Amino acid sequence: MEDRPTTVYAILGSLMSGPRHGYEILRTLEEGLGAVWRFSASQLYVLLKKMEGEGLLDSTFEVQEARPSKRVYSNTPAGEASFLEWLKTPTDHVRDLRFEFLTKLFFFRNLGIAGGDRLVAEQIGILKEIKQGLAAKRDSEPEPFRRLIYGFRIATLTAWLAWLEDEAAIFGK
Amino acid sequence: MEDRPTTVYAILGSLMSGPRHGYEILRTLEEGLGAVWRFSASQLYVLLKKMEGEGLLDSTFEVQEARPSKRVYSNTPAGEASFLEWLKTPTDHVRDLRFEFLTKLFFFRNLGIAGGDRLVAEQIGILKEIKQGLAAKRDSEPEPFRRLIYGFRIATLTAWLAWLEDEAAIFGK
DNA sequence: AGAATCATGTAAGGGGTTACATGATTCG
DNA sequence: CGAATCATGTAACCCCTTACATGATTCT
Repeated sequence: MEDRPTTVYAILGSLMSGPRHGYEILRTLEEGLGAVWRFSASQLYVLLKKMEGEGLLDSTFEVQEARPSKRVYSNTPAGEASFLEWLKTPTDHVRDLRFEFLTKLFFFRNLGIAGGDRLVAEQIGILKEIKQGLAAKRDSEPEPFRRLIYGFRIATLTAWLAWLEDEAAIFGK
Repeated sequence: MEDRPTTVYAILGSLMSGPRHGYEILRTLEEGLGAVWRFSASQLYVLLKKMEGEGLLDSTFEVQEARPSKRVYSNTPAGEASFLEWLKTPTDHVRDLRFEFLTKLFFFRNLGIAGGDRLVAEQIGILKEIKQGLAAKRDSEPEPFRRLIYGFRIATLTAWLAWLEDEAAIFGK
């Protein structure tokens, strides 16, 4: 799977329910995911062009009288496949978990796609493995500062695991 | 206070104990902070030049026979002041906490500077405030996905607060 | 009349990564 | 002898943010 920025998948996800023009995509994403991140309008238009160049999107240009023209985008089959593959894959980079994982959960529910509970379960498995690895490293680490860092990471992972097993598991169903 | 990237302060911090050339700075930082982040050598040299241009660093060029020449850097008074101000200020952007706060703690201990415990206490105060704000927002949020996001953030902050009050408080003394 | 919303873009710059380039010394 | 270490840089991208630019419509 190609590793594109999460914004790209968010755009693909917003087009899974039908064609939209840039401003509409922005509205949709801000309404649904505004609490997770901010989208810049200018960056969005840049990305849309780039994604079309990469074959993820198609576009048609609609000229309107008395209103500015709109460029309407839709997913290509490649774009759709790319989105669905991304959607069902848990995140293995811990730093991206917040953005990526919450965005995936959002689309599972928003698009009515089955398998959200499986994603949650797999994500739990991955985090547990990482946590165990860190715990082992901390136990054999004599240097206090490095122990402190491991402690920080382990504390973070513990909290996220509890959140996943508790709140996210319910949401993912 | 100017808001420079954390790498800049890490470099200033590594020069607080005396002049060093680029490669030495890299070694020092990787040894002490390698568990927190990675430094790219090429980026370091770019940064050093930029920082000198901004008046944070001075440099002298040492020509050596039979070895490559070295450019030896040291903090200017402005650089030192900038570092010390950064060091004693808690982080108010939650996403940067891991990098920034752990780096600050490292330098408190590494340079034998007093006030680490105060920084920990102030950081605890800030996170508690943020957490209370989020808890209030979640309580008045009807939308399940937004509640889930707030839950995630609150869980993260709770874990970090416990870590601060427990492990970091001891380390900061 | 002015502010907010609809609608789309360009340009500049910041900060980071990866790849590439060079060349000496020291260690196994 | 070859690999690791010492030592410094350039160039090309990537993604993001901010600022700037334009212009119509609708709401207050």
